[in-house]
Amino acid sequence: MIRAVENFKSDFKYSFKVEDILKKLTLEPPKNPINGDMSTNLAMILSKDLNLSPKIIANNFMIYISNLPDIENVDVAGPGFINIKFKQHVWSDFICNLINNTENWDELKIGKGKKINIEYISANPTGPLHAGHARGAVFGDALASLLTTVGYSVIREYYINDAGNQIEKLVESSLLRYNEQVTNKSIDIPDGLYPGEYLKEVGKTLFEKYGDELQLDHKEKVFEKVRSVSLEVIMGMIKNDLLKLGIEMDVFTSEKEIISGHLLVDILKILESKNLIFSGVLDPPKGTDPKNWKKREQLLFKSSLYGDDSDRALKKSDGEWTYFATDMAYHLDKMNRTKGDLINVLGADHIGYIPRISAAVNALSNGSISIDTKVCALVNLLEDGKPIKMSKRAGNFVTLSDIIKAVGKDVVRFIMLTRRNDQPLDFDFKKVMEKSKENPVFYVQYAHARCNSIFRSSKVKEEELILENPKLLEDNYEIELIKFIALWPRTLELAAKNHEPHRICYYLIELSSIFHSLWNKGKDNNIKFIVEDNLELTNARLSLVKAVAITIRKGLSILKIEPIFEM
RNA sequence: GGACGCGUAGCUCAGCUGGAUAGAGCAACUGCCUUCUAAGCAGUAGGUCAGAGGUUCGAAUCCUCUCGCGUUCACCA
Repeated sequence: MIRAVENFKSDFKYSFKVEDILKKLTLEPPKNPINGDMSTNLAMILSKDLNLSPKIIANNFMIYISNLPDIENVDVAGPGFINIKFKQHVWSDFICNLINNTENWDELKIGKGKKINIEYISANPTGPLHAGHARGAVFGDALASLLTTVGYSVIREYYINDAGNQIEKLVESSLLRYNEQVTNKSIDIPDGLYPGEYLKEVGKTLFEKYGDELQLDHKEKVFEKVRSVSLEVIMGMIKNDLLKLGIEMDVFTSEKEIISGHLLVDILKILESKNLIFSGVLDPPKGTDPKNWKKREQLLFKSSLYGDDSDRALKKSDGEWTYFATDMAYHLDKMNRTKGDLINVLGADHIGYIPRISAAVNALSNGSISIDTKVCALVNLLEDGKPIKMSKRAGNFVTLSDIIKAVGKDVVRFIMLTRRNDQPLDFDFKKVMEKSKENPVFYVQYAHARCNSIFRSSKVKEEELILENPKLLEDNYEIELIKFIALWPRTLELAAKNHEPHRICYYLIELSSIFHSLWNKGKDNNIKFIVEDNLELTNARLSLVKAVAITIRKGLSILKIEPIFEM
């Protein structure tokens, strides 16, 4: 294509800059297949430079493409699109290539082995994972898997907020549960502490480990012991739940260790050297009542220089570090370890936090590290259209473990990705288990099971199939399916570049739809996959079925979902 | 009040970073099972892409403003 443009330029002695044009040039399959297999906007973008109408340019340029091999014809349409139609064999050869390279026909090397760190879940270690964590967990994990597939070296990271006020409350709550074990009397958990039943497990473990030797009246002495047992037990629950979802993190980083290390001193030095730190008083945010505003002199970071609305406090008035300060230190730590870009997956309730952390990463890395923060919107849990009531105060919220038990890991993973991450999502326990077209997991799995069913009937083993005569794939419906399969690498690429794993789901649903449609052509148009008296044709069509099955499995494997072979 | 996100068919949502006549699925009508799984498929109907400007060959997509909805806004984590 580039060569064609250059020849075109020199033959007509045009004076445009090829590099400039290439920036705006597109060469892609048009939305509507009626307009050919590939389409380019060349004539339209040249029209201004050459002061000629796009149609004239397009007509002059056509010949430079139509002489290329594998081109059936070229025409000019609409405002000046140059539409290219490939010869039929391009598509059947494509299937041939796919069948011969089932493992790496779609291999993309976008990542080039570069490191990238994805922090996700990072749920507080004060209780088991619940429904709200599920989406971020699945999203982050699918994104990690997707980026691994396209050649990045991905680090899956979980940040444990094991410091601060909430841990004190956790220790207190655990001690009460421990007391229950010692005295064998049940205790009411006061407001403000963690009432959940799961802490009984912690109490039990403490009792098994220490007997009754923990002296409750010397809280400071037992604090560390209770803390470490509580965290161990709860993080054990969390890791176990994640495992049920098919998730294994590479790195767990402790907030407490960040605080006790030298990183906070490091960031102070860095910020000082850049003159980004000062002692001052924040203005009240606009719209708040100034009467309620307490002026406080604090150590501040000039995050407003990096696009944040306000500067941010690094130290509390009592001299302790703020959460933001330790988080900044944590991000420095991540950058040091990763030596690559960062992705954070957060819940929608932390949206306001994004600008300051981006500012921090920007300032600390001199803009050399990019951070992309993906926000996961709410999940509405429904039962047949009606919201499920949850009361976090009473401690009886729907846990992740409950959900997996009810519908299975694969359904959870798929459904969580059937909506863009920043859009709210309905998760209806009844609908996601339905065996019908309305349920996208089922729909895709059914398509795959059908592929397998065809192979069962044909008595040919899928893995042993070799395509003998690709030219027999010539029906329009077949070509349509092949073209869609050919879009798979592009889908992967876009999903990876935009950090949008949901695109994989949508692709699989559409692929399934096209396949189901072709299947039914067996009735109307007599395009059956298995043709009794024609082994060669059967072989060609089975190859197409194999290509569908391979692509569905590839997509599912990125989402870490098991394909179903028989339903 | 500020920041961010959203507003696309009656409903739930896609829309390939600016392309051609804006797409699916539900719901509504009409068809298709002696057939490789009808757990499915085909067809009809349904739209001022919230509104108004701007950028250019070309806008649902980019910019500005207005309206509506949501989230969020100090030393919590």
